[in-house]
Amino acid sequence: MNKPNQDVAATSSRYAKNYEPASIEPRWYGEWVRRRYFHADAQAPKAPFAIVIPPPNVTGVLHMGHALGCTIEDIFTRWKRMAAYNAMWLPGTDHAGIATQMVVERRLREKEGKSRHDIGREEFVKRVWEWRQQSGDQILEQLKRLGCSLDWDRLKFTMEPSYSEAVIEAFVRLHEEGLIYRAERLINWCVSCRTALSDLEVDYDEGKQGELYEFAYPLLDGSGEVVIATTRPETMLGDTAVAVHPDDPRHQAKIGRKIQNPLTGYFFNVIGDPVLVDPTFGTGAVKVTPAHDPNDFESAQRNGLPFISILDEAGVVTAAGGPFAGLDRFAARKAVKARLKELGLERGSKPHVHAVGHCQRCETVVEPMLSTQWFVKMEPLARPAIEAVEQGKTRFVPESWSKTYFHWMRNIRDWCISRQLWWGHRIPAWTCGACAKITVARQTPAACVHCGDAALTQDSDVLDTWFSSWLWPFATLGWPKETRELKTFYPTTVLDTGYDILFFWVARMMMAGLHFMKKVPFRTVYLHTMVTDEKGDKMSKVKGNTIDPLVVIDKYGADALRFALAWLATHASQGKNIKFSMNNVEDARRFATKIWNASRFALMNLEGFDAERFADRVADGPDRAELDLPERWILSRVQRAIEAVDEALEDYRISDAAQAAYHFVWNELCDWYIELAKAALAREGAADSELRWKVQGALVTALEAAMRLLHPFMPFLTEEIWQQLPKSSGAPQSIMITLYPVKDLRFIDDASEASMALVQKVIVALRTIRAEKNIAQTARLTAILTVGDDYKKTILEGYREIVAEQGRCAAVRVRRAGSTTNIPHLVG
RNA sequence: AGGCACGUAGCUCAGUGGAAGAGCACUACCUUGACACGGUAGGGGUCGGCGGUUCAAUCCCGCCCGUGCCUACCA
Repeated sequence: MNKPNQDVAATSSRYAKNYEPASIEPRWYGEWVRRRYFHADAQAPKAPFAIVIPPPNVTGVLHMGHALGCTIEDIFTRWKRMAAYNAMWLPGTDHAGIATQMVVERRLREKEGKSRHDIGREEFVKRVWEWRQQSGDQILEQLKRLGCSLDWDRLKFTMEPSYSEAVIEAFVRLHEEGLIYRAERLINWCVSCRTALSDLEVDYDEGKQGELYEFAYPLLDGSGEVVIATTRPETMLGDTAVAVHPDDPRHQAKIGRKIQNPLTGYFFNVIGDPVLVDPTFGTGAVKVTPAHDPNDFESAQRNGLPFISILDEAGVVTAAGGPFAGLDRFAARKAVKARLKELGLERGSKPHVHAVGHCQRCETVVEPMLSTQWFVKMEPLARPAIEAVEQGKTRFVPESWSKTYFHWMRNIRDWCISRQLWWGHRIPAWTCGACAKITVARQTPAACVHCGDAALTQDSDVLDTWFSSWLWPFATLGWPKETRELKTFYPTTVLDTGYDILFFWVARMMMAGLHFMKKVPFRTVYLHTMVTDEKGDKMSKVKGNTIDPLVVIDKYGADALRFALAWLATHASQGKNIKFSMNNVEDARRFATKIWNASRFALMNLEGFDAERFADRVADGPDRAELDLPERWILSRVQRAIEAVDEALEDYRISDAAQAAYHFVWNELCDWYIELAKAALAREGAADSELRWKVQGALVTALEAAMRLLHPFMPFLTEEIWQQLPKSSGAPQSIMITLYPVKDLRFIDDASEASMALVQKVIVALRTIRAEKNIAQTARLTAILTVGDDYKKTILEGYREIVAEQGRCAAVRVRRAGSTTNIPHLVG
């Protein structure tokens, strides 16, 4: 017997009735880290298994979504590590451009009453780094509390120098390949964040009841008017045409007529545009505002219309708005309406449901604006990423998400990647003071590549955060260098993340991975659900319905939280969430307590047990060891449990795996085997008999296997118990580095399972009779079993003692009858 | 508007072309030396509705009703 970890195991709590996680968890986590069990060596001659963490915001705090994802990722990682894979789970954090900048700006305003402009860019960026230093990475400490077996030696941050190098490299290469371009386009502009946003960063709140106003534009020749409809009257200041359908008999004749904008005095024409205009909608005439509407922008390109930008970056009307210049966009809306009414051009309004775009970060209404920005040309990148999924090189779990992926990828639009922020990767582009042309370079260039002038100014914009995130699976492994890490761990095995960032992150990683690495970034994408409160409402601080994982861990233990989440982690059907309730955690804690007490029972009954001797006896299987029915049965059931858990994990059915382990431990090991063991150990003469050590051996064997089986789900509890179980010499120092249970065919015993099933059925029948007839528990009656065949008779006679013990009967008699059913009787 | 899902026990959810499952809740009994964060036994579902395919449908197909989510430039 080796006695490792005596100093570590909590001997004081050994006989405590309830499991006390608070004293046990930090101790084991420290030990695991100290012994470097989480570290995967890229040179190890084992099959690789790699997961990269979805990097949380560096200044973020752990929420239930992280807890779910990281529990899932840790389950996979610990499972595969025990299954002898070179399992590597890479940790890291994201600089989270807008989100972090906003947090620091708010602090600056609150603490010093200053804006970022007051202190300037350099100082502001310094402040962000200071903030990251101070409050950053606390989420990583929180992940440790959860028990995450992350390879801390590989910690990455998306703004660290080596990662920035990868970001610059990716930008420059795509630019060289013509896949990044700079152009004046209609983009989404947040007037509060004062930056451009990608299409994905705009949220549309569906079904807002608004108003559709109708106004008349008089035709200049006095021949009448054309009535248009709009939800944004202020944009009339920027109209450069009115479009009608060329086949619309109501408006056909007006095409080519001139209009003078009654608000600004500008002149424009009525044009025919069959693409823009749906003659069945509204009045059949559409005002065209090329600088503030995506459709109108395209119409203007088709028809050669001018663009008038009427809003500045703050959302205030520009000089182009004539008399309305200087008004905020919403004030301008009112003023324009009032002016049109004054002019007698109002033609009514009707209620209208339409979706308004809001900034994902600050919820401000987003304005479509004309702006010069950097874009990634997506279609050429999307094509291989579509094919890879079609060909099964990467698969989605659940599979139905691939449809969503295809739909988005096949309709993909170019990605606006420049942001007018200060916190992020500076765009590696310099404008020449002499020729005004742009030089893109990996390092600050000495001179303009076009004219050789040295007066270069770097682009002041930074890149969208996701432009660094999409490189995560390979930039974290050393790209663009050809590292051993990349060779070993790329493509990664599984990516686990919430379905809410399928487009933001997963799809883009597919594109970047295939483009830069020529291989998919991961073989499987496991998409988990969103965690909501028990009513199904999204958890939010504003609503006050959040559940803090750390509070849960403090009160119930990390294992209880993890097991609760694993239990709930069924496949993510679209639009379905995990309704998380504290009841789930309480249930999981009850399970932990149950395991703890089952272990106590075992440990209290191991006197005289010799693990070495038992191991020798069963080394050749149960027959040689001459085990009895209950022992054969439980050791066979262990194999079934192992099989069920393993199959479920292979299929990413985490909930099924957790439930299979739960069912085995509670309903078979505890409810039946421990009860059978109690009776066996209590039998006369059991003290020194063979029976005693066989029971002890089966109990320890089943329990030990259950601990290994459950370790990925409940790492702390299982380690604590495992350490205390008797083991043969040469056993590893920690459950973490044992082998995950593998089904042992020699112990699968169909005959014993069938016999035991019959015995169980009879016992339950006897108990039912007792309960239904209100017979006292203490009454010791004679059970008379009438069975239909000799086979059953033989079995039941053979295990009469067990039936009597478990059925609380004084005696059991078995009779043969013509009938095919078992008819138990109790006779007083 | 289009797309994707879902509708199974009081609640939350698994599941399968061949005699309906889990956890919780509920009822009765039990403080027995592992555990009352426990034990034993039990009640409870025409598997949303209507048709169709099949020897057989909760499962496959069609329609309908209800719910949720995603995408979209509807002035």
